[in-house]
Amino acid sequence: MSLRVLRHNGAPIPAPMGEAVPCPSDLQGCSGCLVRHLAICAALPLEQARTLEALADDLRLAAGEQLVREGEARRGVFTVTRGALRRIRLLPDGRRLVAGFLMPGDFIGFSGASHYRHSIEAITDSALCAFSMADMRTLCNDHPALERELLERACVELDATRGNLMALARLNPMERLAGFLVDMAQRRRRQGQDDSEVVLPMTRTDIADYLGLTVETVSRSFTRLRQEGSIATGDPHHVRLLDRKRLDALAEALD
Amino acid sequence: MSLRVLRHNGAPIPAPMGEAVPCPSDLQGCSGCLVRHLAICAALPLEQARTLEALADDLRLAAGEQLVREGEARRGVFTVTRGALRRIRLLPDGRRLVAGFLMPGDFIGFSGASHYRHSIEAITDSALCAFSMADMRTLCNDHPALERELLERACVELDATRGNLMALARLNPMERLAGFLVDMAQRRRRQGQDDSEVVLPMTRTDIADYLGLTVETVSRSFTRLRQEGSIATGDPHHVRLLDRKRLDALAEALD
DNA sequence: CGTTTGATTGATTGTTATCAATGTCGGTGG
DNA sequence: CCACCGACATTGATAACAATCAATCAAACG
Repeated sequence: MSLRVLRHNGAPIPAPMGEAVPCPSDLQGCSGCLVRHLAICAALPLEQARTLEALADDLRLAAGEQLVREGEARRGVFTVTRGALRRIRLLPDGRRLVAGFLMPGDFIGFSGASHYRHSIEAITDSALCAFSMADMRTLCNDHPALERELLERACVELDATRGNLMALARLNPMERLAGFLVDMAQRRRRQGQDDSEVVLPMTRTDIADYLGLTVETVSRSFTRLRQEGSIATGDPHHVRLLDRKRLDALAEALD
Repeated sequence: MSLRVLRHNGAPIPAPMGEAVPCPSDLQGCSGCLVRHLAICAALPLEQARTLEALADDLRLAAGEQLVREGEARRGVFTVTRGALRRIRLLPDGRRLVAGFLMPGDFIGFSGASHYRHSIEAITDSALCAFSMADMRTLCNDHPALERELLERACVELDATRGNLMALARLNPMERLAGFLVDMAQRRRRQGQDDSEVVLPMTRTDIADYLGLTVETVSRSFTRLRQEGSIATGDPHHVRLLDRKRLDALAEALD
């Protein structure tokens, strides 16, 4: 592993000492480190929150570097703070699955397995907040609110993953791509950004392996959406959503 | 809803008073009601466990009846104690997804949504242990061990669902079917049953909608597995796994 | 019995994968 | 500076696999 691990130099935590601050209803919108988020949600005294913060390592990955490799023993959990990553699995014959994309605010570490079941690679330069399994266990023991928060997040992720099942099992390429674009737009909205344009840090191949298609089919689907006026693309990584109604209709099956 | 709801008449709980009993390592193998399981895991005093038990409703569904309908407000969580159910979603044009099969020991209720995202139907006559959302919240507040248990289970379910993604995105029909059969065999082994034969309570159509295929393709895949000697089928609902190596090799991608 | 439901098999079609070529952008070194 | 190269994206031609359409069969059921 070529990870450059740096200590987290904690900026002030925005929770007044010991006071309860309502948990932001939309977890995906939380782009900070999980610990900081927890400090707010669990209404910990500032001093305790700082202790937590001290446990977190600040991790940086250059584009292309791997955070974890499929098959390795699990050694930590992470929260993405900057950049974008992909969760992938490879078959011996070269077939490839992208099981998901990881963006700021996303938590990495929901698994019941003792070894990682996917590799996780940085698509762009990325930053993450990291905890060892041991620290995480300690934190959970000390702060039941953390466990509740994690359960909630795991459930949301399960909902999303089940939605992907529908796409892969029964939707045609146009519907899958529209669903993907709408989903990316929703992520932006949750971050408080303009959701009429979407930035796609990943390649067409990544999208294909995420949607269970080939690059060619993905490219043709982009072209068809462009031709019918649903989207406009400058460079391939910037997509403007022109006909949101149409896209939503195509993606309807995924909610 | 045509649910016949009966009060649970609690049989004696097999945990000695106040003594810690080790949590069975394999959660899927727990075929009892979640509360009973929890009483053991959390090492509650018998008296407290009885209080929990009193909260649980015993639910019975005839084959074909629906437990919950997609779009309804969530009103409870459940543990399957007998029978088999399917988690389904329908599109307006008739396309159908079976997002999973639910068997004894399975927990129903991991979702971050306020409304059910799938309908759940009994395949065969089934029995479940039911809790209202309110009771569940109370239980979680009173017993942090329950929340931990649920998080663990949710993570296991997430692992499994991500495995299904690989099947739907990149595996051919034979591989998908082999993976399904191996999975069903594993479930039997966890229940302590003979795993060389598998019972499939669901129809070929259910399997097709689970594997993202058509009935015909599923049927042909069964035939091919039979012809190559990997399996033998008496009636369509009983499959003998003859060449486990071959099946495992086909299903390899899913672990 | 006639009817319905589910499973299997065969014939044909069609959508998407595969194969192949071209284009574009960025970086690199002559 | 510019020619070259590699990675990525797009488009076209063809092929293959699974879907569709259709028929038969068996078992369950009123």
